[in-house]
Amino acid sequence: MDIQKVEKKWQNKWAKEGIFKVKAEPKKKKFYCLEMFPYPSGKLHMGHMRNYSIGDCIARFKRMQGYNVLYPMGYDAFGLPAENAAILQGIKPRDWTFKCMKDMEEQERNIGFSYDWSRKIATCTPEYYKWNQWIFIKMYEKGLVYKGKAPVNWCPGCNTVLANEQVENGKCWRCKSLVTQEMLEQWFIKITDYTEELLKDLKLLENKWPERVLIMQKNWIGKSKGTIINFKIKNTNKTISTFTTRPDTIFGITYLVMAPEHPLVAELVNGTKHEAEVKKFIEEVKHESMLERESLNKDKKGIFIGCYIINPANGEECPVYIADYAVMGYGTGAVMAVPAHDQRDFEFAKKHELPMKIVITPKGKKLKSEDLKEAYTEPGVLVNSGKFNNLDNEKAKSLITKWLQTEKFGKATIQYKLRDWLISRQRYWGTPIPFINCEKCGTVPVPLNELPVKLPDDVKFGKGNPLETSKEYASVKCPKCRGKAKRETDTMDTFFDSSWYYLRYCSPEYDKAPFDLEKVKYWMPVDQYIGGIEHAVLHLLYSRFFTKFLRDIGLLKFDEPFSKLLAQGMILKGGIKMSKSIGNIIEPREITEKYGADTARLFILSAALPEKEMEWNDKGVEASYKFIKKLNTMGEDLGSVKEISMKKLSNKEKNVAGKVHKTIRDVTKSIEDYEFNVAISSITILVNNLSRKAEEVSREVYNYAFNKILLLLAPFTPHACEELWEKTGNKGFISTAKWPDFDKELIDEKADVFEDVLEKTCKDINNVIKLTGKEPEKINLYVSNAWKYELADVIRKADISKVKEIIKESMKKPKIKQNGNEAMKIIQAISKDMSKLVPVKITQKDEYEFFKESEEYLKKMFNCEVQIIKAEESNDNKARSALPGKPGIKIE
RNA sequence: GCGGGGGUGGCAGAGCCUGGUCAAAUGCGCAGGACUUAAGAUCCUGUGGGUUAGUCCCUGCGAGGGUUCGAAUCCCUUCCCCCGCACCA
Repeated sequence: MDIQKVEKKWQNKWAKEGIFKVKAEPKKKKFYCLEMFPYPSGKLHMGHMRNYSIGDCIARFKRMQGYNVLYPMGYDAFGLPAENAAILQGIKPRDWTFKCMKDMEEQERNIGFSYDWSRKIATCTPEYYKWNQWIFIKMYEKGLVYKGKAPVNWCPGCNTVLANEQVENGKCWRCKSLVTQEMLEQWFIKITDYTEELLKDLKLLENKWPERVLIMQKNWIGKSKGTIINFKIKNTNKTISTFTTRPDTIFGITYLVMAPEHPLVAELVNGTKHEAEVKKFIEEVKHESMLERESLNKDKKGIFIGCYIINPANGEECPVYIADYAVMGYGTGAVMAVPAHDQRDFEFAKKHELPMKIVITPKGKKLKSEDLKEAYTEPGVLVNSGKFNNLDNEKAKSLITKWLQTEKFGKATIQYKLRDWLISRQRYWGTPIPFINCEKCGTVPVPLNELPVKLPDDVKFGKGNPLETSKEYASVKCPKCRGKAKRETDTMDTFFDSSWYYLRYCSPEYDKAPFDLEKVKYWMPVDQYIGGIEHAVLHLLYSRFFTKFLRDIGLLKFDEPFSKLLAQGMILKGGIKMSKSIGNIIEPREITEKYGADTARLFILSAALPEKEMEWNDKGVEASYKFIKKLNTMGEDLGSVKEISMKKLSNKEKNVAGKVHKTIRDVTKSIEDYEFNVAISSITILVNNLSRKAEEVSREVYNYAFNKILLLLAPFTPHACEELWEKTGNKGFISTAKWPDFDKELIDEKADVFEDVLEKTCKDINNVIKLTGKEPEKINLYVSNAWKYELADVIRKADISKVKEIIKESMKKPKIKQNGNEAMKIIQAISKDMSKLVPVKITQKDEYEFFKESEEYLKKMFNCEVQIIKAEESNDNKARSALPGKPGIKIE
């Protein structure tokens, strides 16, 4: 069978018949399965491959289960690489992007993902980004958009500003250049208006999103409850405001630290003898904070700036320092320092020989500041704290805060780490920010009916923002005063585009609003979202924010966009992450061209649980390939399938049917739990079992079993299954066939156990024959032993305590020690759940009768006389080795 | 430092939630056999150690304890690895 041809054939058929096209049908239960849409680099990599194989498997499974499945694909098509291509290769970003999208689509189609291609979207089309602009203006109308001067992250590599979320370890997330801090006028979105809700609603996602993602978001939002304390500066009328989570240590303050960038610093040193020194220090720190941010445990540097604050709690005067360990970006940029009870302050104080004052001690113990080797941060009781002495420190926190509040020295407050989203970029290939800068009217939004503001073509790439080089673009009339004005030349962060694309898929052609409310009502929220962990904060936080905003302007009726999230693991090769720079990349194309798409998917899904890391293994790929080949071979000379009557089946056939249904049960459960590797393993067992028994069952039963296997495999290897489905005389596509049900009645686990026993027994006999070299004339099989009878009698009378006693006694005899397990199963069966244990409970009677039934088979097999003997009725010492499920063997 | 996830055979990877059907699915590797002139493909068998004709039995799931009739699984202690965040006051 030519795999390439077969795959192409079915891909074409699927496309021609449009079987994956869906529409909203309110009467049908829906399932929205979505993968994070890719940036169209032009090349599909293994990470995409894994992502989409998982998604496609789920989509296909749900579809077969009868869900109306929305499973779309599109492209996150704005972004820097297109612009870089323009600079390096002289290709227009639009042309480059469309070429890449075409390539990507072709590759995706070649793998046979079951997307509804009619819903394809690309964020770089005016039809899409028009609605970016529309939403942006709606946000502006709601007061969520503002333009302001602020210290921002500047990436010299990308020549643009970055959002906080896009700075990793002081470096640009994309190009890894060191990010600098600049004061610039930029556009911001007030995501902070939603801080509390973004935090609170993480609860709704518990157990549905990976815990680590929830934690990352929680940390990113970074809520901490504390107290603002204002300190009067001696000999001035100025105050320094600090934030602390430990107001209980207020009596322990011995100095105060400010961030070097703190605006008050310059004011305070202005014209003093400290000015020069302080300025020098600030320069040093600024330089260092960029280059050495990552180095851990570095020394805490700082200098005294010449003034003192007054501690409102006890009137003490404390010196004010600036130090690199205080950061401007958190709290107020100034910290009250309590070296005895904060490790950082402790280290700084040691280095600069500042005093320490203990104000909290463990219960019933005394601490001396000279003895401290590190800050004491455990709970305790207040000392040296005036009227708050002897209070438990937790209680003291609120009491001291209350006291500060009544005395007007401070107040309780909540701090967050999350800051507003810096949205503007000084780049070309993005959504134009739909604003006009008018000298008279300020920033004015473009009227909604004039959208979209289209990207101009007459731009030059090179230095700076290309949009500024367009002649036609910049000059416009102010929509308000009709006077001369300039168009805003910044574009939007591409994360804006991806924050709502999942809504657009519901009605991709809709042109009256970003999405059709009715359609969204049916399809949303996304039931299963799948993507990489790298978006744990960025994209997933922004999307949550968008959903909440769109809800607040009345467009949505739910709070969270993604009901379930699966963060797929990385792909490793040789124990390290597959990456271009290391050169350990395997391209999906290499695999699909050599083995076919089915092999690639089957391998990827069988190699590891979706959320875990997965080691690439060429041999494993080959094994998947062989499995598909085997399946093809098995299916080669099959006739069409007929319904079979279970009543007429032989025991062997019944057993096969039972195994089929057991596998259906197990595979269904495994796929539902997204344990694809386990599901595949179950199918493999059944396939091997069936191929071994090919000669023992009728064609009908064989075909019946084989067809169920095809159905079970269809989500994993759809092309091969379609082909075999057709060959075995089925009508229609297996992709849209009904997922098989299992019949509980047919699953006979006891029969399975017996079969195993027989198989093992045969093996044992064979071993004995081989090792003794004896031609057997007669084989005696001693079945089970008497001990169980004894137990069973006791149990029948349900005297559990006596049973326990017997078991304890039995344990002492090494011979039958292992039977304790059997015994306890029986006890459990009485006391707990009988049905749960029945399948493994072989009574002696059953086992004897089973072997009696198999006597003929054994005779034939070993071509000699076979005698089945009840072990306890025999005097032969070989009988002693007989155990439940393991007959004793004697060969004569 | 804080937070999260791990440590199972020669390797990858199930089993742990819900203790007993577990020496442990499946795949790879390795060894032996069948087929073949041979190789490959395919099929069969074996594959922790000791012992054994085979079963039984002993030992064994990072280490050490505990609970239990019974622990890879539950609890405690400890070591190691990975991943996030990080001078967050």
